Amino acid sequence: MRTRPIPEATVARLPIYFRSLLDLAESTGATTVSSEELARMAGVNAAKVRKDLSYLGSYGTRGVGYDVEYLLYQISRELGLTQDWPVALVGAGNLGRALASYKGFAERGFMIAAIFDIDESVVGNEVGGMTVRHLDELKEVVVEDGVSIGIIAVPPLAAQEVAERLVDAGVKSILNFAPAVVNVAPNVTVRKVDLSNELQILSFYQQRTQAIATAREANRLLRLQAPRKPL
Amino acid sequence: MRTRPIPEATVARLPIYFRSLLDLAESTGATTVSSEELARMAGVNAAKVRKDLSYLGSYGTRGVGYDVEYLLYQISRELGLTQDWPVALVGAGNLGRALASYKGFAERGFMIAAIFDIDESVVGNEVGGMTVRHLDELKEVVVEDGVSIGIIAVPPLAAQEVAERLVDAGVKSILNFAPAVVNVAPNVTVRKVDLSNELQILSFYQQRTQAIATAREANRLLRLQAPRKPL
DNA sequence: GCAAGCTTGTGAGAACTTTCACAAGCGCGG
DNA sequence: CCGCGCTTGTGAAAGTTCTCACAAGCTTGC
Repeated sequence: MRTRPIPEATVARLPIYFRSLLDLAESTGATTVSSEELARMAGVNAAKVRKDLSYLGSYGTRGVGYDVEYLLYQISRELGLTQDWPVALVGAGNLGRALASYKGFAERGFMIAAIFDIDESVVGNEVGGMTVRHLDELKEVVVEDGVSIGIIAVPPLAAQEVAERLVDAGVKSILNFAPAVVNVAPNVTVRKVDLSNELQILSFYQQRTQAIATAREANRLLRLQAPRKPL
Repeated sequence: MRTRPIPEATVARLPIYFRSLLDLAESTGATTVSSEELARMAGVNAAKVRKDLSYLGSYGTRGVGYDVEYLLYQISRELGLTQDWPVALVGAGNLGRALASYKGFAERGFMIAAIFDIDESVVGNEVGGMTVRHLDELKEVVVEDGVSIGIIAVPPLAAQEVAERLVDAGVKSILNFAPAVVNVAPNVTVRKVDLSNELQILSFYQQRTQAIATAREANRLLRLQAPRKPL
């Protein structure tokens, strides 16, 4: 049994290490990697890499580094990537269709079991090699295919209802792309990806530096106009 | 001048409060809102809302709450949403096309100035009412339209080069959808959205609860087989 | 088999974030 | 104009995350 639980911040970085290690194995064929190098690839610092990996166990060798294959295996086991996860995708609009065709999911073992919509004019269409099904068939599919992860890609007003239907069908984890907060029972995990929020955060920092530049410029002009009195 | 800088964690929540307030104003027409109510809408707790808003200034009224309109204005000002931000979108694949058609960006003042690709068979196509331009025209557009935000929606191997070209063109903030770490000068802000990482994080927590359930089940079976000795 | 050179694993401290709890202050009713 | 009820704003405590720095320990070369 594990002594300490793995901190959330660490969990969020494991997929990054995982991809970095895959890249490394593929491109250089290196069999070991130091925390220093892994840190560079993952865009973090070496101490963080070591601390993070130490939560998984003592998988490194002092003086040498980490065995790439072994570490890959351990991380994939930790992340549950040793099995395939069928996923129910709800919403066949722009975003839903893009997600349905997104290769990155299948590469990590996340198979879209089915794509659902409620709009009769969309149901029956082909999307990413699948036929869009009506949302009413959700429970059926979830039970039959053992789906435990759902993706919400519907307009914000429909998000809460879709979330409830997913939970009711038996889904335990939800990835929500709709720009709306969804409330579910505490035993269901929800993660949110909000595209426009991200841009707003960027514009916050962008505007701040612009504001500073503007203030500096204003100061400069003021100084030119009315130079400070000498003492 | 501001005494304390606004913490990152708070900045990340401001867009959520902003949307919650918009929803509130639109649906109920309420003119004031308490931290309690805003917290419920945003999916956080009231103390956090108050602390967060206190970084912007003292905009509430004790015994009453916050004026919805005024707070909306203050947050939008803080986030830089009082101006429009032209955005350069690089990559006209599945994801790029979906992003180009995404209404949520324009709603918050993020206008796609142009969409770029390097694939000659894609350049010239119509996407979301725009013609895909060649990446070589990037700098021209960035300078002419005063673009300061770029979105990367290209395959992982191309991400670093695109980032460099964006920075070279004069972009100061980047939203990276490619599943790859990009390194840029420290005066450029990068935020990452990694769709498959999010699913991996979900599967971590999912698998953990499954593992616990399995262990519990195993224990149950063991107990049945070999019951504990009575004292 | 020992010393030199690396690199891990981890305590300890710093920094950041969240939560608590309550004084301060506003508005309403009498 | 006073007292009561409500809600903010915020110090202080608790919890989490990051960083530092170094002992522990492995490998290689001689």
